[in-house]
Amino acid sequence: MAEFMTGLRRTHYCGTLRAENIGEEVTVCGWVQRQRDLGQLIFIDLRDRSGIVQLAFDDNTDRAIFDKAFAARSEYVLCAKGVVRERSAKSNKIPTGDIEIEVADLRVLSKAQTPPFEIVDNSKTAEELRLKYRYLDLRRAPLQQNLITRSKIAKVARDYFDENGFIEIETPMMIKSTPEGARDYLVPSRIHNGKFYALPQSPQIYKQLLMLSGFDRYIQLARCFRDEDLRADRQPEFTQIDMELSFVDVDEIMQINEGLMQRIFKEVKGIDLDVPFERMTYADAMNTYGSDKPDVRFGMPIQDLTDQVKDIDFVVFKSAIENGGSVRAIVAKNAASQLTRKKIDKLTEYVKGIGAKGLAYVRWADAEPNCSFKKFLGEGDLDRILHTLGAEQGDVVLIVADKNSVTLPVLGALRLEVGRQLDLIPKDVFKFVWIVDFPFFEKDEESGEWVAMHHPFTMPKEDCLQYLESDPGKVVAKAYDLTLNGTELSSGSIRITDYELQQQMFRALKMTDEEIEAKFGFLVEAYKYGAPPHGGMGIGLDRIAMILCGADSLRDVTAFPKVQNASELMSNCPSAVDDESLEVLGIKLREKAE
RNA sequence: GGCCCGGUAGUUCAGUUGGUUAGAACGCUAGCCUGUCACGCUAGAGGUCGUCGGUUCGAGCCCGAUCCGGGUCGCCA
Repeated sequence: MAEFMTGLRRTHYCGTLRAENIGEEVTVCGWVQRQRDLGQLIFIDLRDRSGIVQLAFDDNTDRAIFDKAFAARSEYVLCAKGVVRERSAKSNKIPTGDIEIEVADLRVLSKAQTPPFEIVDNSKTAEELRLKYRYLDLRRAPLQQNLITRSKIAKVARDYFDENGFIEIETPMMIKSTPEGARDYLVPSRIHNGKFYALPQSPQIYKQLLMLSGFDRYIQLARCFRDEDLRADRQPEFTQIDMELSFVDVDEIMQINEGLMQRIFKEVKGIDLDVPFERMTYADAMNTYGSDKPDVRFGMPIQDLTDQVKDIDFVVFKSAIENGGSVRAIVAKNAASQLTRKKIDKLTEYVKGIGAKGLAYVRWADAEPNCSFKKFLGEGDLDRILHTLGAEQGDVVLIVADKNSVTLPVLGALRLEVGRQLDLIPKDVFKFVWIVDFPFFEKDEESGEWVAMHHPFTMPKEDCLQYLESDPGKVVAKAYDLTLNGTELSSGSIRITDYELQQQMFRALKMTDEEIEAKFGFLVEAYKYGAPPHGGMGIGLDRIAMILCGADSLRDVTAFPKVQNASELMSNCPSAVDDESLEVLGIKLREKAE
């Protein structure tokens, strides 16, 4: 039978006790980290979320108390009352190492089975098992610190926006399904058999409507849902620091967000960020880093070699150029000793895995560069190429030739891979970059149709409105992404507030009037009644937390994350429901194929 | 859906060319121990080698399928 707290009240968290507390009578509660039984002397390390304190039991201890300490095992939950005293042998391994508690009263609040893995900070246990027992994994200090950091970020954001006149408003979790991009999670309706709500991919439409209502500065820490495949930095449900502002243009929104980032980094990590953040056009980001979320913590820019190699009789280069593509390269400085032939072969496999046909290289280790396409080169060709690239002896040049939609992203990914292998990416450096001037439309590779790169309410830049229907490729969006160290943190835009322009936009996207009415009728109508110019963005709270915690995965900053197949290993959701539940909802499942 | 990686005591791992009874460390259980703090010492328990099938005299090891987990591409307006 477990004992209770009756008559006791916690006075301190375990990890907060110091030499100053010597002589005080304290009451602490927590879990047994470790029990050390020396015969007539027992020590227990008691752990709560603040840290660990040592409880001491010896021949002065009441016999019944001593026996409880003797029987205590890992993860038992205890409450101990006693006097803080100096340790005769101090430990500098923990902050409470100068003191211990001479226990006068001990309650075993709960016994515990031996846990399936040890609750230690540097757990090496497979994540799969830890996720199955997530509540045990969350006892570990690193994860607790991550969630505490996340909580701080949210608190700072709320403070900041409150001080800047924002109003926090909750938008619905059950909304109309408008499957424009990502797949919606659907929620069946019992009252309306055969009809469904959707969980929001973002509060986009509602926050725009709030602007029409006059809440000119809105924020929400909004849960968002997307039924897409997971990545280390992508969970199906996630939290955005979502905002929308009226009577503003792009610069003011950026400024507000730079201020937010400064505040978060200062208060959570003590880091001073310089503002304004670097701004880079989408075109520059793609051409130089092969990505719309460039990691600019290190160099190794992509360089265009097309002009330099267009006359070389090498079919790989020739066919790429003839098909409208390009030949581009990155230069790994002083990497010849590390990037051996074998490593380069591995990199070749790597780029083939992400869509390239191959990888040409020049490895300039010795006086004479080793070039994989040497036999196709004429007199002086290689010198010219190397000179153009600024390559020197000791460098390795990696070249991809293909259409631009391959060369750029492949070299972008290769740049990151080589950067990792050569350890070029500094830790504890935070490089924010705004990506601006996004193209409004992109050509769908399969259909050849122009599709919106952002949601259809995004405002085009004023000076390219004329091309909307005649030359969509020329239209630039008033959209901006905030990236940090190669991660997309947030995405935002100025919205269309003009009824006619919105209609034009829908037409450019080949939407029929019926479609528009069915999906966005209420929204379109709303804009007839007086809309202030407005825009906003949504910042991935999880991703900021991940970066500030130095975590590699969102799972490390999410209390109960989903795994790659979008299931949760602890509760085993999603799960089948019984026939009666389906019946009530009017849902019939397709027969399972045997 | 494609590609790559992984799965052996509770945990982390080793396991030779396919060959006797599958090992180690930690953890766990019991005993001893008055200053430990990764306590120490002694003894002990603990295994469907992810699962199914195949090859073989013989499979943890080879082959096929499948399940689970991770990374990534597609996807993510």
